[in-house]
Amino acid sequence: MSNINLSKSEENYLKSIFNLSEFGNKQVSTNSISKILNIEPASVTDMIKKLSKKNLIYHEKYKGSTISKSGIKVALQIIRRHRLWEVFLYEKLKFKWNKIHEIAEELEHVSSEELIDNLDKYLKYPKIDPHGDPIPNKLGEIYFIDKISISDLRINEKGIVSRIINEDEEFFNLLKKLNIEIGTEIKIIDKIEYDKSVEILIDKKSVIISEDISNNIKITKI
Amino acid sequence: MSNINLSKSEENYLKSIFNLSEFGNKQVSTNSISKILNIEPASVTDMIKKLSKKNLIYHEKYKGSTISKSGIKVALQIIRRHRLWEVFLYEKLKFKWNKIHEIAEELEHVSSEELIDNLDKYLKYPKIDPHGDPIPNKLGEIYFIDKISISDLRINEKGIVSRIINEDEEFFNLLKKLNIEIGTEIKIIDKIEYDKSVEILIDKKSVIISEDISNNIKITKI
DNA sequence: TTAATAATTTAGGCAAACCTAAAAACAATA
DNA sequence: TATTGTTTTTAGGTTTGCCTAAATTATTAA
Repeated sequence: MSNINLSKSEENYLKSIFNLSEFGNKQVSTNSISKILNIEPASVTDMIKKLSKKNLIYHEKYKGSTISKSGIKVALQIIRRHRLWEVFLYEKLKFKWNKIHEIAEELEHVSSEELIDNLDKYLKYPKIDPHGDPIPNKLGEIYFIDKISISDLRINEKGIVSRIINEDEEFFNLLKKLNIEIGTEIKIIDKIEYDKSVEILIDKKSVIISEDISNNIKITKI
Repeated sequence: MSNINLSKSEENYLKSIFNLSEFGNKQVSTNSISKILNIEPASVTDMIKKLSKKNLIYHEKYKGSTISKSGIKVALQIIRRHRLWEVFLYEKLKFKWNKIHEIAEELEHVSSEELIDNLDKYLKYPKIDPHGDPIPNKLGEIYFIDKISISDLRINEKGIVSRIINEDEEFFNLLKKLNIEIGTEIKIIDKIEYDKSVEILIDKKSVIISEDISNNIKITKI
């Protein structure tokens, strides 16, 4: 279990490649990594060579990169750290939900396994982060929940808000006003064909939300 | 109040220079910085030039370096971060007292002011860290407590343990056995001239501790 | 006071992680 | 299929933070 020690850069690349790969199932293009990390393609090629040499990814020239088993393992540990810190920042330090990502981006690179395990225990082994994303456990195991759009539900069906995509301040305030957060139960009252807006019930009150808003709120059917 | 953004290295140099300078009062030699950071003198000279250009220190060729007002300010913020994280690791994550320094060395470089302020609030504005060192407040103000050695007390005088120097596992276990920690009240019963050992009273029990042990325990007179 | 020793700086190099410009490979389509 | 456009890689450069070896300055001791 001796964890390879990676630089902050290497960790960020690996995390991005993992995210782009859809759990290791897709080949990832150099350009897509470049765009996500805001780093020139030529530099990405450099790092791809480095990660390949460490067997964290496989690379075929001009074709793309695939993340390896050990690469996935490392990526999941970084994601675990990130999401645990997000829980800490949100629940303990009372940060606003849309501020936690940036700080967790830094904290995730502090690589003491004992630190993360103790943090996990302290937070009582949370299973999801404040955005509704699942937190891998120490072994890298992660639970997936089927997440669907509000518009995928039919009239009278119920769901629980499980993921909020947009992280802008404005959107955050809007949700607060509507009393929507992770865990909120909603029920579909009506679907308006005209503009794809949806009437939903929250806390016994009904509101109509636009297509754009509903697209930014993922739910779990109950 | 716009905080200059320094690299991890720059922060570590500044912290070391501050510590060696005895609160900005002493000139610091290139060699002493080299020894403390385990970096070759030639490299230290490089960094000295860099920090000088940023007006965080003053440097006279072949003479030594002095930390500037703004340098002290920055150093105190880094020390504040370090010590607050130590409190967190010790009190919340239940790390052993001699394990916290190393992890805090990493966490201290995560430079979100909001993070530190929220952490400070969460920990209820602690004034000392688990080693007994004072924590600078947001403004960089710091309280000094006169810390003396056990051997500086006279027979029948009392003190409170306020700083433990040695951080080795062994020493840690010894102190645990003796029921000594930060805040423990002790009373001098006898001073043995022969080997400079001291008989002290802890929790109504008397023990004799060697000169070496007493040198590693600083106290505040009461 | 000069010679030896120690501390410090300069000079030149190296690895990591980025860059730009240009070449090479691939893909798309006329 | 030949041409055009896009993607990826190569080549060569920069900055940061370190290194070693050699030169310079300061200190100590004969």
